[in-house]
Parts: sequence; C-alpha cells; structure tokens
Amino acid sequence: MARTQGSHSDITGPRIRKAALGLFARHGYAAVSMRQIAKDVGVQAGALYNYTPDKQSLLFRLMQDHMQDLLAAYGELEKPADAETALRRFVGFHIRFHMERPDEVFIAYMELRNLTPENFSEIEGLRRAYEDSLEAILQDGQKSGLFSVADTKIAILAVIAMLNGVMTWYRAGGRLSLDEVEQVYWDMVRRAVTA
Amino acid sequence: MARTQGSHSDITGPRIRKAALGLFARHGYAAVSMRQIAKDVGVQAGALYNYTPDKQSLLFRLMQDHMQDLLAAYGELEKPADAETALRRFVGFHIRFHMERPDEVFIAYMELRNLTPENFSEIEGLRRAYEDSLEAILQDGQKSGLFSVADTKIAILAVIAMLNGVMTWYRAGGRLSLDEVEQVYWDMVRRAVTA
DNA sequence: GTCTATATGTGGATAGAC
DNA sequence: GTCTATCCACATATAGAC
Repeated sequence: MARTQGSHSDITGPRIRKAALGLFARHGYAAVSMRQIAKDVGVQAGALYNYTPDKQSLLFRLMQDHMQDLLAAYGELEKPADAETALRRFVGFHIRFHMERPDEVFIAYMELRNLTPENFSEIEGLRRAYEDSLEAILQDGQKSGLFSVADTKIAILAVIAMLNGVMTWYRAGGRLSLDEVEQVYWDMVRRAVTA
Repeated sequence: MARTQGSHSDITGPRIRKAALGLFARHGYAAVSMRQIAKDVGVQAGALYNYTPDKQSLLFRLMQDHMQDLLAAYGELEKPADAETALRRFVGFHIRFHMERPDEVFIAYMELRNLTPENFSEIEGLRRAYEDSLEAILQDGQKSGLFSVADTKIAILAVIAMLNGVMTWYRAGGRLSLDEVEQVYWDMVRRAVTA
C-alpha cells in the first residue's frame, strides 16, 4: 500500500539530526532556530516535532549518540598488554575517531552548558567513563615503571586536552597527513609520560 | 555641581562589561539578552545603548581587552636568555594569567564564532601574536639543541592546548595548590619538548 | 544618563486540516 | 507525517520625555 503523500518518517528523522548537527556546530545551539533546521531539511518547522519533543532533546541525543559511539568504538579495540603500546593505540584511536567527527566533537565540547542539569549529568558520566580508560593505561604503565607522571588525574586531562587541540587546526589536505599528525602527537605524549 | 539624578556614566560602563562578561561566560553570548545584562546592572535595557552601539561590540570589546591585556602582561615579563628557563616562565605565566580570568578565557575560546568576520580577524591576529612568543622560545631551544620537537607549529598548539586544559578542572581550594599545578604541568611540557 | 514605551522581528511550540 | 496558521513570549534596538 502506498505511503501517505508527503510522509517520510524513515528518512526525515536522520536528516533532522544531520541538519541540527551541522547547524549547531557552525553557529551554536542557542543561535540556531528550529525554523533554520526545518529549512535545511526541507520541511516546515512544525514537522520537526514529530521526531523530537523539543530542541533540547535534539541536542542531548546528538551528544549522547556521539559519546556512546566513542565508548563502543574504544571498547572494540584490542588492548595490548604492554602499556606503551596501549597508550600509542589510545592516541591513534582518539585522534582518528575525533577527526572523523569534527561536528560531533565540537558540539560535545561547546554545548555542555546548554544541557539541562539531568542531561548534563548523563553526558558527564559517559565522558568520565572514557577518561577512565586512559587512566587505566597510565596506572598500568606506572606500576610497571614504564611511565612516571607527577599526578595521574592531571596527566589524563592534559593528554586529552592536547589531543583535542588537533581539531582546532587540522584540515585534510594540509601540510601533514593524518599518519604524520598521529606520529607527532604520539611522540609528545610518550615523552610527557615516560619515566 | 550635583550630578543629574540617576546619572552614573563613570561606573555604569564598567558594570555593564562586568555583567556581560559573567553572563556570556555562564550562558553563552547567543543565549544572553540585553535585558538580562541590564537587569544584572540594575538599569533598563535602553540605557545600555549609551555605552555600546550594540551587543556585538560588547562581546568584541571584552575579547579584545582580554587579548591585549594578555599580550601586555607577557611583554612585561623578563625574558631569560636560556630557553628552558624561558619556557618554564611561559608555562607559569600562562597558567597564572589564565587562572585569574576564567570568564575572559572561556569567552575568548567559545565565542569566536559569534564575532563578525572583521572582529574575528582582529582577535585572531592577537591570538597569533601570543602564539608567536611561544614559537620563538621553542625555536631558540631547538637551535641550541636543548629542545627537539617533530613539528614546531604543532608543538606550540599542543602545549597551549594542554595548558588551557587547566581551566576546565582547576578550582581554588581543591586538591592541589596553584604552585603544585604549575609544577606538574611544567614537568610534562618540559619532557614533551626536551631533546 | 536613564527612563518608559514602542517598533519590528523572531523565537519555541501547538492546533487542526489534509 | 506534513502542512498552514497561530499563540505568546521575548529579542534587539530606537524615540522621546524627564
């Protein structure tokens, strides 16, 4: 039986999220209107509310999906026994995963303050779970005497902050290949934590 | 002669900037209305326009003042001849200067996309001037064989990104003193760039 | 310099026809 | 499921009285 004219539930939902993703990343959540998103998708503003109860949920779902994807992808990596190899793999994974999703990363970092308190807690929990995976590597390396950092908690945040810096300047087709970027960062991270 | 009743040009201007600073940092430029700022100051919204032609100028001036303060303060530091001491001083300066101005720093990083193109270029120029001062230190250290980094441009951005990470977690009265934080970061930066 | 009042536009979200 | 039409709150900015 033919679908009702103008009915596209299977494709409009993803298109809405994709449009919101791009617009939120470019202009910021607060600066983007539901009408802009609708226009990008090619529907009227009212139609968006068949897919999201409100604008906040749209933002939250984008961030939640991103963080869950991150944790799932990291979970599928094999974990080498030796800490240096594990850290190297973490650095490579982090850079590549984030480079492939610049909009999601940008939003996850910039729009935390636009989440409701409940939604914020949820995202914070996911972020911490990811940081814990790096902490495990650093502590393992310190036990074996391979690594040495003055403060593990700070080192985790410092390494992640350093790696996230890639997103602010790297552009495909630039001076360096992704392999080279990964190598340069790994070199600095390794030296920063090695005993 | 007595001032006109309700006239406070000498104090209202700074209060407006201070209120805007706090509100922009907490909620984001796009999410803050001129009415909110006015309420915070204790005047009506229309009165703000005696001090700023528009909301955009308010944002721009906050960012411009911050970057100019940063460059001026760094310019007044004495510059040790040896690169390691110079880098150590840079790290300490950067951490302390930024920790004392969390709102300004937050805005300078988060609200770049809400500047008009002309204003953006202006701020970008100031930011680059600051990065150049770190580049000079790293290149000096590499000439003397003290430092060794795979890519100087990346190293600059990596170091600054790492240091800026402090702002996301440090709170006065926490586990570590500012001296300790400075020491821990210096330790990582030094190792990351030392030959 | 600040106020009140207002012009003018846009925001999120909903109702009901198709 | 999407549309049109609309409610109502709030946005930036200005005008003119005091």
